[in-house]
Amino acid sequence: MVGTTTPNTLSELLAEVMKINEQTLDDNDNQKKQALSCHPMRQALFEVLVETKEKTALSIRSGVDETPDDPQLMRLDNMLVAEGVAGPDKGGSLGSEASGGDQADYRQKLHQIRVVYNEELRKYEDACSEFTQHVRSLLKDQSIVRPIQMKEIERMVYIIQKKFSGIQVQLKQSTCEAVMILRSRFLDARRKRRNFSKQATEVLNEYFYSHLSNPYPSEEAKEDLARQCNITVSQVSNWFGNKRIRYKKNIAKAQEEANMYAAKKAAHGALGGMSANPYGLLPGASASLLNPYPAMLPGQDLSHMAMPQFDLSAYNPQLMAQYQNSMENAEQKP
DNA sequence: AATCATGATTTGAA
DNA sequence: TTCAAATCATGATT
Repeated sequence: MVGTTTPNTLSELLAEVMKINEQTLDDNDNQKKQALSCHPMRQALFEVLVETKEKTALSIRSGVDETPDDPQLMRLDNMLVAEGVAGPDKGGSLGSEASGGDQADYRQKLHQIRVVYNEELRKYEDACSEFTQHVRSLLKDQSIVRPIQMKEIERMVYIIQKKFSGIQVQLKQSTCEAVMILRSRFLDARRKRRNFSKQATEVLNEYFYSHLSNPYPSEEAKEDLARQCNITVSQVSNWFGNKRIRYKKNIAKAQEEANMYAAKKAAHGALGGMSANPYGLLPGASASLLNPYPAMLPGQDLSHMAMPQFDLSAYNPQLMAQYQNSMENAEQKP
């Protein structure tokens, strides 16, 4: 306390500075600021602060800012885009088909997630830029009485944005989670298999058995069937794939079905104009006409017919024998 | 709960 | 890519 007037004034000045530091921008006592910047001791104080700052080595090491390029964040982003949450608005792109009728439900829920996600993302971005702006002007303001380099401001901004992006990661993470749950619940058709409607299988079987000699529907035919059955084209393809192989595996049993559908068709044809041939009802003839696999008849080699895959030449001789047998006995057991 | 039926997926060949 | 074949996983039946 020995006769120095300066400390007094200086401490007063410091107090003022501290006060400003504590205050936020929204006080508009520009007068005080003005007074501060004009204060005779300001320059001295400023220099002292600079010196102190240098001594404490608070200044930033420049350029060492590694950008980790967060692989996890990239993973999340990729997944969100792949799942149709983040990317361009999915219009008619049928994602993974092969699912029952609740596909629309899934899409609707996915879209809901999408909307919420984008909403939140925007919110975060807005908040981030607002806050950044705020800090920027605050620091700029304080640089009147405190040594603050541009670099430091930028660094501060960088830190803030980092923090905000952390929040974004969280958002993305929870969105991913939601999508995964939704997906496992709705889209994993394998886990939630639904049998086709009776009417749908009826249509498919009708086609199959009336094209037994070549049960490979063209793309157009598949589309048509899909429309009729209210299922996807892939499902039609699956169905025919399964049907062909399973028919082959148990011809004896399938024969009943074949006859049934043949009879049905014949009946239908009779109603329409009697032009359809009633071959399906004649036990003797049915072997050659109904049987899709001409090669199954003994002593015949149909390989020259170039009828692609659906030719049973080398398939399961026992079954063939059984089938032959069943033609005569009309009764056999696997 | 076994077992069968059936739609979907995987694998490998052409 | 499409297909056959094997396999998986769930629904329906018994």
